[in-house]
Amino acid sequence: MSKCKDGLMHIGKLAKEAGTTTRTVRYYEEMGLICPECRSSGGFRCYSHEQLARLRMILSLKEMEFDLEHIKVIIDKREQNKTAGELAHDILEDLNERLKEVEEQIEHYKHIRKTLTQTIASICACLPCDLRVEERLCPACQTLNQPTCQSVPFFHSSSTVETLELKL
Amino acid sequence: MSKCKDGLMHIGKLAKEAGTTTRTVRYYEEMGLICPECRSSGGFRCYSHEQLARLRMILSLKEMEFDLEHIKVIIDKREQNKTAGELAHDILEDLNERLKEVEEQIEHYKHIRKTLTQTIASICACLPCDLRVEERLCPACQTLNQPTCQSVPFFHSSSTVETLELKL
DNA sequence: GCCAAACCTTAACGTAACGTCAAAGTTTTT
DNA sequence: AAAAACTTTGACGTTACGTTAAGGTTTGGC
Repeated sequence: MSKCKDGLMHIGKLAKEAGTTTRTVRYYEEMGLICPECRSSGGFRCYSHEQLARLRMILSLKEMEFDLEHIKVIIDKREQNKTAGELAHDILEDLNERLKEVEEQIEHYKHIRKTLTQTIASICACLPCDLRVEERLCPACQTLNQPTCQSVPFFHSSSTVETLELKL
Repeated sequence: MSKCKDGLMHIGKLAKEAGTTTRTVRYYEEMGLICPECRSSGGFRCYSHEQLARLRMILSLKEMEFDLEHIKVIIDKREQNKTAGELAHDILEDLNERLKEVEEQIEHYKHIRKTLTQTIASICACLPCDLRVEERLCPACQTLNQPTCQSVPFFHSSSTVETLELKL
């Protein structure tokens, strides 16, 4: 099949092996994250298996949603010749920091979920209402005993439930 | 203070009241989400309290991380004169859909957290290693009984633990 | 050895939701 | 009236690629 010399491969094969696209590989090159071992006489990029491993590493870190700038910093640490222990120590910092951020994301989305759930419940009370928006006074509000509600509500600001600032 | 006529306000006040920036308000105007009641003789945008309520609604939906295109669709539904019940029905669809997506986000980040946690645990095994990267054979690997490991590992691909594709 | 298919090259615009100047005009305050 | 504070439009920058476009290079078959 591929007759790229010395077991090297062109960009398409590299990308496919790593499960990504050629555009991505070229972009990473622009960003200084990876570069080909050499070029063919016609100008094609040729990559070794080491480049493939590096690309996989980058993609792994991307799955953890590190941004490319940060990924560059992390993989550059390998080049600084330290002991494995020192390197591990350094990288653990990055990973722990990221872990913390991920946990914040989880909390963030749980918060959104809560607000959404409560808003949904609140709006369900409007389902049986036949009034039009112009009519302004909604029986559901009266049912819910929300005298402050000036329009058909999705939202009861005086409610103890935190919901969205939504009005019909 | 502000002497914008008729209780109208300029863009700075509007933005501050809603807890956002003037740039954002102008951008939303470009996107067709909001527009001023009128302009001053000098060309300043003037907003009423209704515009403020609308802006707050937009920002509320943005906190739920709807994109602006979707927000436009949602608030445009208010303009179609339906009954409150019909409107509630329509909007409940959007909210339920979003809720589902948010739940997927939570699962997504929990997955990332798991991978990170396992990777961190795995790398901790490298902390006591004094070998340099060039030396290629790490005692931690032997300790961990991972003969396939060719370099100081962050990652044991033959491990039962799913960790990152990371090598020192 | 030749030709078409498949692959590669660089270049450049598009995306989402604003942030951040810049240069100049308007309103408000002193 | 002058200065301070605010507003205007315009335009570039951000992230990580996707998606053409126009044109070379390799490869595989005959």
